[in-house]
Formats: sequence, C-alpha cells, structure tokens
Amino acid sequence: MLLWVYSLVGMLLVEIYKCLCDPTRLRILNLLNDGPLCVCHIQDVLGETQVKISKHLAYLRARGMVTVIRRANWMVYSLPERRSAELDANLACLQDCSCEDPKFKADRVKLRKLAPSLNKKPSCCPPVRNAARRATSPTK
Amino acid sequence: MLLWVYSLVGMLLVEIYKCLCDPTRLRILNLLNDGPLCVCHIQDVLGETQVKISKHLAYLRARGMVTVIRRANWMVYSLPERRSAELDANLACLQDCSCEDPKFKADRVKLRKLAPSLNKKPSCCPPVRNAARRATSPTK
DNA sequence: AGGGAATATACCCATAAAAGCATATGCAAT
DNA sequence: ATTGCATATGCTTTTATGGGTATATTCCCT
Repeated sequence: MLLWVYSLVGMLLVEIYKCLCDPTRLRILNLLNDGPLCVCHIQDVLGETQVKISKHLAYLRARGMVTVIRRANWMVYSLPERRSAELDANLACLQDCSCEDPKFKADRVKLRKLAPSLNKKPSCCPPVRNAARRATSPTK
Repeated sequence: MLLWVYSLVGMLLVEIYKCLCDPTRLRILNLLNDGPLCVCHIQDVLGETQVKISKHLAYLRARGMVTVIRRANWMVYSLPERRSAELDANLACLQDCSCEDPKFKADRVKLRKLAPSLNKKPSCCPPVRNAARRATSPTK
C-alpha cells in the first residue's frame, strides 16, 4: 500500500472523495463536525468494532482528512484546522447534506446523550469544543 | 455486480461520492457541467480510450449521476436535470473546486477548441446548451 | 518492572473496482 | 442485406477496499 500524507493544500480532490465514499467514514466525519472526539466515543455512538473504527480513522488520517493528538491513553481526533479550499468546500457540503439526514442526525443526538456518561470515565477526552490540534499524525 | 438505478431523490450520499472518487469520472463531470456531450467529444478531450470512457459513463448512468439520449449514432450525455438536494449540492461544490483547478480548466479549454471541428462531423451532437433530456437509460 | 486500558497494526479473505482486448449492438446510408 | 460508424458489453487480470481475528504498541498506575 503506497500512501503518503498529503500536504493540506495539495490534497487532491479525488482523495477527498475517496475519504467520503464509505458510510462509516461519513458517519465519523459527521460526528467530528461537532467537535473533537476520542475513538471510544465514536465507537460507542456508531456501535461498530474498535478495529473497524480505528482503521477508518487511519485511512482518513493518512489522507489529511483528520488530525489527531494523544491525550494520555486516548487519541483525540478532529477535523483539520487548516484546510485546503477543496477540503473546506466539501466538508461544508457534507455538513449541509448530513444536517437534515435522519441517520446522521440520529448519530449526533446519540453522541450528545452519550457524551456526559462517557466523560465520567477516568480522564477521557474532555467535551471541549476546541482542543489543541496537531497537523500531522503522531504515529510513526 | 448488483446494481439498480437509484431514484433521483433517494440517491444516497455515499453513492454520489463513489461516483466522484475517480479522476476520469471527475473530468467527465467537469466537462458535462458546460453542457451535454456525446461520447466522442469526451473521448477526444480526455484522450482516453473509448472503452474506458464508455465504462465510466455506464457507471455514472447506473447511479443516476448522468442522463443520456440517443441522437442517431451518438449518445449524448448530460448532468441530470432534476437532482436531489444532495446531488445538487455536490455538483455545485465540484464545480467550485474544479473551476480554478488547472487540470480541469485545461480540459474545458480543450473542449471549446475541439468542439467546432468535432461538430463538423456528419451529424455529431450539436453544440446546443440544452438538448432534450431523458431521465432513464435507453440501454436495455 | 508489571499490569491494565485505549488504540493501532499485521495478516487473511472476500468482494469491488479499474483497465485491457475482443466482440456485440444499434443506427444510417447505400 | 450489407457496410460503416459510434457506442456498449463480456471476459480477464490486477489492484484496492472493507471487514475479521489476533497481536502489538503506548500510555498510566502501582
């Protein structure tokens, strides 16, 4: 698998669409639109296995579609702060499309209901709206 | 390959993105944004083989991303007249993104330069902006 | 140092996608 | 009917993708 991290500016349109053409990834991005999240939150809301979520996050990360920071044991994912014009336009478009869609809406509702109890865990990712972000993947 | 023609309204977001995640299809849609085109025009502008273009058009057609009418020997493809909100938003977004992009722009320029000579062919698809359109595929 | 928790990765399998070559289809004109 | 043209389809190969199971990594805590 030949992959490299695209610079945010140079991110190809096709690569953006490749990120968007899977239902699980769309659901993840829909959640991240409301703010940074750790894997366990995403996992619990989507009701999918840890591996599945983790792999899709890796896919998105490798293409600069999300950024991540480590917070103790937890990996906190966010939409990238600095975005190419293309990425920005498409994320906005996705938000438009998903905001009315019942399935996406349900995920967001579930997240809000779940969030308080999840945040009672020892020191899971806090419900802050704008955690510090890093541009590149910490995985090496 | 299990495929069916999506009703325009019910077209799933993921299916839209699947149509958009291939460079050749993006180039095709970029050209169609300027108006209906027959296969030979697309083929000549993109410089790709007939099979390749035809197959990608079939892919788009099967998902309601383009419509087609027969005009004598020629098949004239268009973007669908009636579009779901999602499709409309994404086509607009694509147009935004591709209008500045040098590669897409080059294709459009090439089309305009090529069009006059191509239209000298016996009775190739005319350079009309709004040919009659049909909603479904004529192929059976 | 050792254990537990959260997350990532390796490997495997089934399926889908992309492209090529060859061939078929449908229309028009002779 | 036959030929020629534009386009579509069938078959094949290669590669990518998505998901699963098992295992590794990285951190915190004791």
